[in-house]
Amino acid sequence: MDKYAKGIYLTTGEFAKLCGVNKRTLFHYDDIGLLKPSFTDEKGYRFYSYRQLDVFVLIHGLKELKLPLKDVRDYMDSRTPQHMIDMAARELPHIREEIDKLHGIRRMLEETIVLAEEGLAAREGEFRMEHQAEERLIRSGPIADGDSDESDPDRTNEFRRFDQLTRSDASSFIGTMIEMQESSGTDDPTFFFFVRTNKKRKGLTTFIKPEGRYAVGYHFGSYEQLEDTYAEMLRWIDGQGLRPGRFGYEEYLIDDAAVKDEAEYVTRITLEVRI
Amino acid sequence: MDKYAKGIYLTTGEFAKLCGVNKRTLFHYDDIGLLKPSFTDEKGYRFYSYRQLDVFVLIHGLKELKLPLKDVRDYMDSRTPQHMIDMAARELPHIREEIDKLHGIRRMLEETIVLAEEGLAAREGEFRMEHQAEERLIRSGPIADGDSDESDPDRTNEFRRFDQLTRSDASSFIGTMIEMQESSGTDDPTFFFFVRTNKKRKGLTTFIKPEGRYAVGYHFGSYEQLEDTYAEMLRWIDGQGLRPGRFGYEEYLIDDAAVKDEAEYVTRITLEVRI
DNA sequence: CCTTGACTATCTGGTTACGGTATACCCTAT
DNA sequence: ATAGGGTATACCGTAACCAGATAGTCAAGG
Repeated sequence: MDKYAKGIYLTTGEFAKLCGVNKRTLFHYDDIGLLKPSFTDEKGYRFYSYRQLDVFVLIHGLKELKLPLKDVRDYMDSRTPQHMIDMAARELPHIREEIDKLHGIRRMLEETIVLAEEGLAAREGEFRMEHQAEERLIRSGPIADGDSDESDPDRTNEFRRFDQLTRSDASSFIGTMIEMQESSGTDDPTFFFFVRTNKKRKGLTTFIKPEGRYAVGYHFGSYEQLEDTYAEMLRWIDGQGLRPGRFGYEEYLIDDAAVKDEAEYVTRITLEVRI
Repeated sequence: MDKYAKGIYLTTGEFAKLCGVNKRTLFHYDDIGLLKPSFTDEKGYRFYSYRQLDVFVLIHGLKELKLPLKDVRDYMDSRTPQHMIDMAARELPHIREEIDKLHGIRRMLEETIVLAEEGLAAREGEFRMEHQAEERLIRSGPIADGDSDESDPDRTNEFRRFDQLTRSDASSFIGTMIEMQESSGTDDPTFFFFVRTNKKRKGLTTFIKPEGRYAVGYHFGSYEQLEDTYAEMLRWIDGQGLRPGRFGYEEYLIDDAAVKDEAEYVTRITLEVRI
């Protein structure tokens, strides 16, 4: 192939290196008719031109945006400048979505670290008072407790709404919010799941945890014994000459995601207090 | 299973909905031992707890960062709070990389649109003078022309370097830069490939296209006839009482990525001019 | 009490986008 | 002439699922 000077065309290996992918990937793209070499010589050797890098870059970019190669090929099969413009314009918004998703993952990993470190630093039986700022929570529908009669018809709807919220804007990890019955003794408290958010959204599912004084403590071990730590904290609050408020919050600092054994769980308990 | 109240545990379908994935995905995760339900009843029904959403969120996030599920499972098999912190800290930098990659793709798609629109708007035989600002180009090594003897030993190295540059910072699409021989007539001009960049990097491969006056024209059709348009443009420049400079630039506005037929290609030619 | 519809389970097989490896051919350099 | 690098096809394997078939389960309505 003297006519095709070596400087201008690249073999599969060279082109693969230029594209930064495995040679097999190019074979594959050739096979599925997505990106064919500029020409193939009589020995079957493939030759790509430098300019085909542009095509590869486009394909590769669209693939990163989760566009199936089949769709990319459909585009390539019917490509015109206008189709290209339309396709690019159609895909551009997805980039924002993907970036937002990554921001969410970053938040999640950062939160993971902070919570785990707090869990590692926590000491058993040490309670404290804390002034906390207002926080916005996205709350699930009320969840029925084990022993109570639960007739919650639209629980499933709540799931779905909660789902939407969970994966859209703000937070990553789930907490539990308990509404404590003051009247009767230990009978069926209602509870909700929540995630934090910083965005302002209206709706019944948003709950504002008010600024104020809170008692904070840690529970060690299985969730089954959470009650005991609650009781201890309530005694402690009483000892401070204070009274518990209406809501309590549980956050799971070290849980199933960090340890296998329930005995090593660490849960932060935050209780509203009143004078 | 009366002991496990319905409000607290979720079936596979419910949990899948909460997680926003297909039910099969959860089967799969169970199969490979990545995320097992809280418990399975004697009928084989799986029951997940709300708190497992946290675990799922972590797994799902790591998967988005391209961590193979096998690695995630290895983590899950040896998880401790410290491992979790280490792993999260290790993965956080990848997020920046992924976001940068997406920014690159956005740039590429935007550029695609701009170039294609310029190509669609271009009219044959219309040349113009333009004042252009300084631009930084990342340049490949010299590429041998078809007929010349090419003994370029480190061409492959240049590939690689060019490759690095292409996919790291700035630009997406390739252009050609031609160094025109003034002395002899039409004999072997040397040329380079380039991409634009806005970042300042030092190195031999960076070339500064100076601010100044340029002649701009468009070539329609196959690259084989580019010479003709060059010749026309040179005559036109001459007609303006000007002389061509040392460098010419080709950019492929409409090419293989936008049309199948070479006859529809549109190439922008930009020529340095001197008085 | 029985049926219906909507769920659950397992099992087999298909999909996408490749990657590995074997085998054979080809090219260049010593 | 041969060694060491490339290239090709072909077949098979992988990850992370998805779809469909079949069968068991469960709550509600007639």
